[in-house]
Amino acid sequence: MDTKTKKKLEAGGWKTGDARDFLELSDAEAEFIEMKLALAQDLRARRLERHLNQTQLARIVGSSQSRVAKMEAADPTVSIDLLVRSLLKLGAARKDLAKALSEGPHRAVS
Amino acid sequence: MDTKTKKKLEAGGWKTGDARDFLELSDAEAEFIEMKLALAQDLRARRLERHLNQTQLARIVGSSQSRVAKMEAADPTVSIDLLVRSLLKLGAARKDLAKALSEGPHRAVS
DNA sequence: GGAATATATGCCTCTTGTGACATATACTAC
DNA sequence: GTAGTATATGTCACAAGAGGCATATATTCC
Repeated sequence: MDTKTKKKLEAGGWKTGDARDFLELSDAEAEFIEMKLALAQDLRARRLERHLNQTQLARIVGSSQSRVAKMEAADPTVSIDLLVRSLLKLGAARKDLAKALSEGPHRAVS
Repeated sequence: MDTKTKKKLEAGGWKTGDARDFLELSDAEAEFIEMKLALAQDLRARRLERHLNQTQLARIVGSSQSRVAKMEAADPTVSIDLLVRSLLKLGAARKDLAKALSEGPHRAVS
């Protein structure tokens, strides 16, 4: 299993100790993780666009630097709700989020 | 305030006792509620398409009838995470959700 | 090398969301 | 009316997420 895939799985809270775990990752679960990754990427992109560091963004969205870091890493402990609420506070509109979602995380190699 | 708007606000956990509360509903909060409503509508639509009742859907998504009812009502106690996970288990793809989101809840009058 | 800054990780407490159950209401058909 | 079915609402115990803090790991300057 390549590093990228492993990272993605772990972002969803999955351990990649053996093949069984991998095979039990249903389509729904995989899609869910990809959605989180897409939103996470979008959040980071918007933050960098504004030349903000994570601490500054934390103030804007009413959270802490560590949460922001976890959001951008699509950590298993952050919800889509938090990602969406943060993005909205950064000025994103519903359709912006829809776009980010449908485009999904950009894959370098497929 | 018309009944429709009131319903929407309450779906987001807002009480409409006076004008202050209404004015404090930021754009971000309004968008968030609308996203939930859009997903809720989509969930109901997909359930009806399959001629399922809420109890049957509950089994599919691994929850209870009451939760399904609350999901479809965009109740303040249901998260976007739950709505999204349920929709994915119903076979929706990321792009389907994106479409539902960008179209938003259909408004009769604007 | 060290200092300064930015980001990542681990943990803890408090809050929120979840599933489940009971119960209430709505709607049909008889 | 009653019975049956579907949906809605209220509550609760438990699980999951959140914010915050400390600390670790970059990264960039001197």
